[in-house]
Amino acid sequence: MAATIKDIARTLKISTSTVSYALNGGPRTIPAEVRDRVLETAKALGYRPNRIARSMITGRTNTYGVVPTEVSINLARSPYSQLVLNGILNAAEVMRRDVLIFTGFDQRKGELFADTLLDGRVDGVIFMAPPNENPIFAHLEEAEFPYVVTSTERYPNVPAFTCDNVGGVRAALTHLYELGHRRIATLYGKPWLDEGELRLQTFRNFMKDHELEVPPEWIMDGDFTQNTGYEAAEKLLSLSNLPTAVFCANDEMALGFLRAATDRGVSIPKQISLVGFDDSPFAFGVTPSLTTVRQPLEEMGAAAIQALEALREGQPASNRTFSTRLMVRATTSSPPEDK
Amino acid sequence: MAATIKDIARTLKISTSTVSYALNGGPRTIPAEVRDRVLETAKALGYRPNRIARSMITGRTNTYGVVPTEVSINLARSPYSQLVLNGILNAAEVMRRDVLIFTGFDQRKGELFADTLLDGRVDGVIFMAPPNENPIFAHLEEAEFPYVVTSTERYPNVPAFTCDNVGGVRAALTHLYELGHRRIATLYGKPWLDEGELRLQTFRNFMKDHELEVPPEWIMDGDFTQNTGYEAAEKLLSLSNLPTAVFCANDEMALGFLRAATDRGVSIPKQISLVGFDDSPFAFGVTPSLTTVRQPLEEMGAAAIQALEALREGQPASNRTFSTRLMVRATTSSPPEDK
DNA sequence: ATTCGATTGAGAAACGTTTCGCGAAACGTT
DNA sequence: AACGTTTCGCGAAACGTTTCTCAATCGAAT
Repeated sequence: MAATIKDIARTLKISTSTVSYALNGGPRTIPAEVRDRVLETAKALGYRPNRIARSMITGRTNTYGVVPTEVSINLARSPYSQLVLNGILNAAEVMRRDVLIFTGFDQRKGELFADTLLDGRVDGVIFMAPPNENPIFAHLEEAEFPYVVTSTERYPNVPAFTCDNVGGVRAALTHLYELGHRRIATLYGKPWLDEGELRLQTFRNFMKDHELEVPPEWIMDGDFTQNTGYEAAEKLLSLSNLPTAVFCANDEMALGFLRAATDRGVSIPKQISLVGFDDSPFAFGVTPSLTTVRQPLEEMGAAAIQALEALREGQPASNRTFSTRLMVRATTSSPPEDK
Repeated sequence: MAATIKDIARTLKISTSTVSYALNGGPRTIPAEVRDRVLETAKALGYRPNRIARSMITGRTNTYGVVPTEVSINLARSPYSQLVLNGILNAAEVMRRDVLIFTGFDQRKGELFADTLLDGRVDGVIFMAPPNENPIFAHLEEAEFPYVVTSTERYPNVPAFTCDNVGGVRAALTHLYELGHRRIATLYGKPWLDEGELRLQTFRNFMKDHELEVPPEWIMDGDFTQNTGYEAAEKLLSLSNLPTAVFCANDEMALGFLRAATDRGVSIPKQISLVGFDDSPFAFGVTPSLTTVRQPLEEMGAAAIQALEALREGQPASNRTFSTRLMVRATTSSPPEDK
C-alpha cells in the first residue's frame, strides 16, 4: 500500500532512475525543475524510502549490532553493560546510526548465531566483554565481517577497547599499601573473562613484589555479580585470620561484600577496607561510598562503535587501552591497629 | 563473495525454488534425498541466509524497535529505561526476536523520524515513556504500523503499559498520613510526561480529601533526574516553613533530594520523611534505603513487546495497567514532634 | 555545418530471497 | 487404457531500490 519509487515514476511518467537520482540528490544530477516535481509528488504520495530494499543493493544498513555479555542476560541490570551501551548509543546518535541488540546469544550457539549476525541486518558487531573461547569469532573472521570487542585482550587481531587493568589494580593496591595494609584479600572474577584473570595475576604479582603473604582462602572467586560478592564475604568473614583489606575485581561484587559486611556488623572501612573496580554509578551513591578504580566505560563503548565505522570504511582499526583512575572514597582507611 | 541460494542451485543443477523449499522445509515438500543434498552443499559452500533479502519478500524482520525516552539521551543511565529495556530484551530473547534501538529521536523530528521507523527494519515499535504531544504517532497511525507505549495513558487508542499511578501515589501518601504526617510536599515530574501530571493530581486530590493545606512552594517540579531533585531540595530546605515529608514522583529525584539533605545535615527520616516512585535498583542500595512505590517495570517492558507480537499477528492488543506495591524502607518514620 | 562533450532521460540489470503457475512424471484407481 | 490425483521440478515474477548502459538532445566550439 505504501508508495514506492515506481509509483512516483508512474505518476510523473518518468523513469525510476530519474526519481531515484532526484530523491537522493545524486550520484547523477537532475534538473531542478524535475527534481522539484519528484520531491513534490513524493510528498503527496506519502512516499517513504524502504531501507531494506536499499540495503539489498548497497549492502549497508547503517546499523551496528551489539552482543551483550553472555552471563548477564540481564543486560540492563549490569552497570558495566549499561555504561558501555550508553556510550555506544550516544556515539551512534551523533553518527546517525542505530543499534541492534542481538538476543539469544547462548541459545543459538556457534554456527547458528553466526548466521544471525551475518544475516545482513547490521554492518558490524560489538561484543561487550565476550567470554573467553568464543567460537563465533572464527566465523566472523572467515566472512571478513567487521567486529570489535570490549574488555578483553585475548584476541590479538581483533580491535579491542579495554582499560589499563594492570595499572588500575596496582593503583588500588598501592593505595591500600600506603594506608598501611599488609593483609589483603581479593575477590576476582572467574576466568570466564580474561580481565578477571588479569586482575588476579596483577594482584598476585603486586603481593609478591611487596613480599606479602596471601593465604589461599583470601583468594576468592565470583562471577562479577553482587550475589557472589555477598557469598564470598560470608565465607571470608567467618575465617579466623581476617585480612584488613579486600580488593574486588568489580564494583558489583564489592557492593555485595559491603552489604554482607554490614549485615554481619563488620564495619567498613574501620575493620576492613574495601576497593572495587569500574566506578559504576552505584559506587558513589552507596553508603559508605565505594573506593574504586574508574574505567571510562562510556568512552570505551563510544570508541568501539567508532572503530566499527572506521573498519567499514576500510581503515585499519586499532586497539585502544584507556587509562584508569583511582577514586578514593569512604571504604578505605588505615587498618584497625598495627598489630 | 558469500554463497547464495543461486550458488547452491547452480552447483546441484537444480532450480532455486527447490533449494529454497529444501532449506526452509516448506511450504512445498521436497524428497528427502534432494533435501539432504541441498543441505549438504549449503554447508559445504558456507551458505548463510540473507535476512534482508527475505524481508523484501515477506515484509517481516523479526526485529522490534525501541524508541528511548526523549529527554534522556542517556538511555542506559536512567533506571527507568534500564529496567523497561531489560524486560523487553528478556522477553525478546524467549520470542527469538532482536531489538533495534533507534537513536536520534530529537534530531530527526517528526516526518523524518517516521521515515526511519517505517523504513522496514522493524516489525513494530515500542515507545518508552514518550513525551506528550508526540507528532510521530499520527504518521504511524496512518501507515497502520504496530506500536505500543509504556508509562502514558494519553493516547487512548494505543496499547499502553502503565502502572496504577493513582493507587501507587495514594498508598505512599496514606503511609505518610498514617505515620502522622500532615505537612507533606511533593516533587513532581514536569507535565512532559502525563504520569508526572497524574501523580501530582493524585497528590492534590489526596491532600484535599484529608483537608491538608499545601503551600504552593511545597509543590516543586523537576524533570525526573537526580539533579533536579537536588536543586528542588536545596530550595525547599531553605524555606522557613518546612514540611515533615516529601513525596517524589520518581526515585531519581528522591535520591537527589536525599543527597542534598545529607549535604545540608538534614536527617532523613528523622527530620523529613521521603518517598520515591519506581523502586529502582538504587532505592534499595542507598543509605538509608528508600521507601518507594514499586512498579514492575521489567514486566511492563515484557508485556509491551509481547503486545507488539500479538499486534503483528493481527490480534487486537489491549492496554494493561500493572498494580504497584509500596516498599516501606528506611526513609520514612513519624514526624519529628506532634507540634 | 560538423563534431564533440555534456546534459538528460529511458530501460534494464542487479541484490537474494520466496512463491506462484505450469508442465511432466509417477502413481493408483476405475 | 483412460483417468484423476499427487509428487516433483523448473522457470519466472516479485519485493523496492540503485546504478549501469545506451541513446537522444542540446550547446558550443571548431
